[in-house]
Amino acid sequence: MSNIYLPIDIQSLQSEDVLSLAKLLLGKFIVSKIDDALCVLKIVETEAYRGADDKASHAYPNKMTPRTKTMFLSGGVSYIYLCYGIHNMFNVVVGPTGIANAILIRAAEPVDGVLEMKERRQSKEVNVANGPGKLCQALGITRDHNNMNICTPSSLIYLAENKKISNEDIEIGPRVGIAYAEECAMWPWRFRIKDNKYTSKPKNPSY
DNA sequence: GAGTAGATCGGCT
DNA sequence: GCCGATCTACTCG
Repeated sequence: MSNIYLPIDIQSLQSEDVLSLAKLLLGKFIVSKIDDALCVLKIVETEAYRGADDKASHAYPNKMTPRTKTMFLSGGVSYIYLCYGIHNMFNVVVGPTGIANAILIRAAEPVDGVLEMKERRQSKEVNVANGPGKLCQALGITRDHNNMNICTPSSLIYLAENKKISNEDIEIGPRVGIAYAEECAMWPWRFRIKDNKYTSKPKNPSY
């Protein structure tokens, strides 16, 4: 397997500043080698979740359960869970041990392995990952890939370096699909690359 | 087009 | 037993 995708530094994911990290992950690559097929996506949309004071987080308020315990691990592992009984969601756990912060990867742009991803999605559409559920399906990610180190090329899934997206190319808005979280639902914790057509459809009218 | 229901199941109240 | 960090298909117009 080619080595052109260099893993990101796991140390860079140890900060407690989940908002800065959500912006940092924009533009980075997700490399998947599931089923021996190399598939690469460029992250174009993220959302931050903070376990301590964010009602939209599964770990709020710092509640550890069998499901959420991976969010309390040291940054650099995957947190994957099932939503609506159908869709897998891919999160990057960040922060030091004991801080339940995570970043949801909401959308990504196809870079390599497009044929494989279209086949997994059973779709002719090239835009195979403009939404968190579709992204996991395109890459073949399931809950089996929960709690994996995603900063090493030996993993089936890892994050790879790419040039940083500058602040003026980042659009900020409220998060999606969390109306139940009351006032937290308004927090501008959603980050997208400006003018990128591979971001997810904004359901939020105020955005 | 826009709006809505149905799918489907694990995790927690 | 209820409901979700979603997506698709189907309706109506």
